[in-house]
Amino acid sequence: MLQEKASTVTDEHVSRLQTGGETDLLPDQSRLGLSTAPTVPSSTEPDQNIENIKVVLHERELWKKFHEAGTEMIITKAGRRMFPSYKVKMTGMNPKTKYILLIDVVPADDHRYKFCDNKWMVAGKAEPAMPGRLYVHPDSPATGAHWMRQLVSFQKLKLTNNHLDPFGHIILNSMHKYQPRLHIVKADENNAFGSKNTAYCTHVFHETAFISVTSYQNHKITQLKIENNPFAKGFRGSEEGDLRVSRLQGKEYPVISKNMVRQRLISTHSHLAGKLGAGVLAGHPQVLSSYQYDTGVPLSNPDSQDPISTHFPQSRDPNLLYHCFKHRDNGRHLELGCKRSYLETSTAVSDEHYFRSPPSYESPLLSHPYRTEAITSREACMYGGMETESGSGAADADDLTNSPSINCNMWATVQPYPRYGMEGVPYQPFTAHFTNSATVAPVVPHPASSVVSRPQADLGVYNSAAVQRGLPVIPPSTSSSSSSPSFPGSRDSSGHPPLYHRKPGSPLLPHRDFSSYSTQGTISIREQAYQYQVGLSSTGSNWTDNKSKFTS
DNA sequence: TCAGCTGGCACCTTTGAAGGGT
DNA sequence: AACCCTTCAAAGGTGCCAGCTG
Repeated sequence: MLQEKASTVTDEHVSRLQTGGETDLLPDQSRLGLSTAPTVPSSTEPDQNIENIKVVLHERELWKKFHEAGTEMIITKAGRRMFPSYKVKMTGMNPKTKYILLIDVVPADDHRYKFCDNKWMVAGKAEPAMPGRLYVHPDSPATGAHWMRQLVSFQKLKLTNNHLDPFGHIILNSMHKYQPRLHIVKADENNAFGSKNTAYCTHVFHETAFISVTSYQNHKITQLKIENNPFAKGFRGSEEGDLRVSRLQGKEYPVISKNMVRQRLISTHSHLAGKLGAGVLAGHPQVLSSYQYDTGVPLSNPDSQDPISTHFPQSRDPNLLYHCFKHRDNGRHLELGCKRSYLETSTAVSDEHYFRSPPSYESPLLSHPYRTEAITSREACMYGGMETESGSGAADADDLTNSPSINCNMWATVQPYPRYGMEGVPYQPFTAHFTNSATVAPVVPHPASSVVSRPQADLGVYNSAAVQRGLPVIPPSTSSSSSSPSFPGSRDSSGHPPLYHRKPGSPLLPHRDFSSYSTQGTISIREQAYQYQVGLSSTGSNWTDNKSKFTS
């Protein structure tokens, strides 16, 4: 069956599926106490497969322009929108099937960067990852017809560097490189996301990678933003812009900003050299071949010291990488990988809302429970994570059966560390993703994530019941040590900001453990503009504790 | 000393309410 | 009463800059 499905995708992807697959998966299955699941007959697929969904990045050419210059995204305490905004055109969906669209932003590597000599250079090791968050499109869940009707826009997604951000914006570290990812989750027949037969796939457009900054470093990026962003119209016109500055300062002559001077001087002396020496600029596909974030492959270029060219790793396919997974009852699921390229664009927009995903560095697929607490904002409500055993925190019956709510399992934020080091440490394939259909276990789009035997585990991290009602949920004592704050700024039970809490000695190993959490809960989306917080990082002991739950 | 961050600023677009006309 | 269109103000999104911080 896998092969049949794989036939619809590129050979390369098929190859990857096989490469990363079963042999690597088995150990985790064994460790987690998972038995090999029977193959799921393809005949059980009633409708279009989720892996057949095509996603086209809107304004791809614009994205490429930025990418080639080395995209930078401003992050502020209050949150800053991305520009270009993330918009996609969906096709190939089942018009009647409901889907959930989410975006997360994951570290592209474990480096910190600095802008030097008109190019980005590695400046050291990355700071601890921020608590992962997911931004769920507010229309979710919606039918395929709805998503395909018009352009799906995530323009209201905001980035922040505020570790305690209460608005649910995606938290990032400044001067770090990130990769946005789009996740498409299929709600099952009961609108229960992740409850049964849940499938999802992840799409990664390499040209959307960016480096987060608190102020623009590259003058080229500044100009691109000004030229293309309507809100920056006031700064348009290179010369006029300077004139405007002079007017603002009550001067009759143009005032050239320090930054401009610096940039122009640098450009004059270094730009050409930078391009030639770096093998052209960042957006060039030939630069990297290992950008496979979605599949767990390191995003970073082994030779990360290479300036700009290495800052935006390229996938072998310069267009798109994505993988698909099919979840089945009893932990059976199909796992499909695909890789396609798209070039189309379209127009239209909509709203969205946020999700909170697990800390990327420690619990990619953290199903780790969190206490919930609704926080209102203009367009989104963020819920703190909660921890409950599945089934606990019963939700309103009507909500569960009649509303478009979904039992959303938390999405794991890919953890780039520590597998992709500057040293080019071999990446451990996202094994679970590439197992064949006969033994698939739910897997999260996380490099190190492993299998989960339970249907919801793959995506799971939320307890839908509690979230649906927006009620705080007190995590069971057994895992309370990894309690999740009601909001980003809250602290765990030990009084430490979860964000930075890292399991000593095993920064990224938790990936596997993380998967074990995924079975603990689901999250439900009932209304638009809800933001969910998936838990903050858990303590190392929690990982152990939780893992043990599923290994027995 | 300096790179990075913050808050305030002016300018601009977007959004939605209010009002008037058909 | 129900639309449709225009106007207007408020809200919010920009990059820039001076000052602050570690």
